Amino acid sequence: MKNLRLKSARAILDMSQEQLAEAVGVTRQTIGMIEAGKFNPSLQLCIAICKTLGKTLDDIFWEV
Amino acid sequence: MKNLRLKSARAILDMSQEQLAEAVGVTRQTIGMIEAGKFNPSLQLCIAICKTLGKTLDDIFWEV
DNA sequence: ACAATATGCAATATATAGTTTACATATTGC
DNA sequence: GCAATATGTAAACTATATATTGCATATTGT
Repeated sequence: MKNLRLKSARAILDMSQEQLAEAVGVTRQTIGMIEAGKFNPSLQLCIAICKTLGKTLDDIFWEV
Repeated sequence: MKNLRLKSARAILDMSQEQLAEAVGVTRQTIGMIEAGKFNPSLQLCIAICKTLGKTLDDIFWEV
């Protein structure tokens, strides 16, 4: 399913998908697909995204 | 680096690498390599491991 | 109206996660 | 001593994450 917490955390920092992508070293499409829930990122990418956004894994990727 | 928190969480439940592997649907070698810090698992696998062990992503995979 | 920015989507290519098989060692119980 | 269990490691294979390119639309500022 969609990752709206990721989209929201990015919005609060006023970052575009492209800016986040560049910050973590992937392409814009990869960020877009993670937000769209269309795939299964690697742990290291999740960690890089969280650190860039000032969040933890549980904040963004843990589903209760 | 090694993931000793994973090894420890598994030990508390007295599960072998093989039992954990079967519970989450991967092979024993995959669990072994994650514990050895030799690769970068997918998010879905990390979540499955945490749920099986009664932990969260931050408990097992978040590095401060 | 037009340029610039942000996003969605899709096809093809490449890197790497995860499988399979196999062999090695250590430990424990009989 | 021997069988069974747990773990480490490695090569070759397959599935999939991620890159690259390209085109589409919506939005915003001038």
